[in-house]
Amino acid sequence: MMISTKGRYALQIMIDLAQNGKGGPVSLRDVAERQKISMKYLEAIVAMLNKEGFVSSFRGKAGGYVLARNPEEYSMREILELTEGTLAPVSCVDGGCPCEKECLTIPLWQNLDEVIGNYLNGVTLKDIIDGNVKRKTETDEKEEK
Amino acid sequence: MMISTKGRYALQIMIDLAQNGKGGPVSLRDVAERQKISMKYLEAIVAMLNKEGFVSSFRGKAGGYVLARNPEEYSMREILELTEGTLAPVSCVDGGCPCEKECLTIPLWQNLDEVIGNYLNGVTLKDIIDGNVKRKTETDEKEEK
DNA sequence: TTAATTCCTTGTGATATAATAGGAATTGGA
DNA sequence: TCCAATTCCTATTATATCACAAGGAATTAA
Repeated sequence: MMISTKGRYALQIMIDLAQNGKGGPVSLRDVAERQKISMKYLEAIVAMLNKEGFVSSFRGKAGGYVLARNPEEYSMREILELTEGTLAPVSCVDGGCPCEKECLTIPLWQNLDEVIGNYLNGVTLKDIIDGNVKRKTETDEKEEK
Repeated sequence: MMISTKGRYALQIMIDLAQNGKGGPVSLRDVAERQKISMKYLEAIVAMLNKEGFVSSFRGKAGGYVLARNPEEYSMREILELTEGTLAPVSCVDGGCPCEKECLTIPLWQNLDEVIGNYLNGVTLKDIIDGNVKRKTETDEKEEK
């Protein structure tokens, strides 16, 4: 499972802010309630988004969070990469390649990394909230072994 | 990290068997030595490959393992899926979707799953051992943030 | 002043990863 | 017949990460 709840929840927060942030900051309490997620856990996650400048925070009463940019200016890749640390399928691709000599598998991992990155790069937060992410094919309805 | 050492080592074993299995069964001792991996750990991994019929085993002295099919008849997808359990990027895609009503993110995960599956489906063990996995682009040489 | 909020640090139980350990069963060859 | 090399089987362990939970300090609008 390459995307943990951290990444999924981060995305949920961003979606919630996009949908409910027109009239000022959105409190985590509201986000947690709407998304049915533990508020304490969301605190830790939104802290990352805040630190990276993806959202802006307002403290005190009537405080909360708003998106720092327009929804079309966030790609899925940067949101997920931030919370997951890396989206690399194997550590080799991420810097720590232990192989000494020629390694037959590294091109496989590099390509896979690229395929993943390219896809996620092409989807924006706006695409998500507009429901504009279309299935690529419909022919893959879970045939089990 | 979606691919653990289990998947990577499984692939290493398959590569080693393809390269060294012409003259009869290859012992795990030899594989472990060549690939610089703990033999005891490889035992656990090759057991999965064996149980699924990807390799055939021969017990006793001069025993070992051989590939059950030709290298071109294995896709990366099936090898990795076997050892990793699933390649689904999130559990939603793999069956356990907790969302009640409409979920804006599920098409994203389904597409990502498909992108990954499609790529890995298209690469065979033979492609790997022949060094026929070409980089898709060369323009991605690790620009760090 | 108060209540609602963000912010900060710390702890915790469960699970998975990446092995390691010991020995039983099998088999080819001396 | 016996031995050594092998697969096979069942545990155990150390480490890390996940997915939270707890408590309280700092900030701010009303």
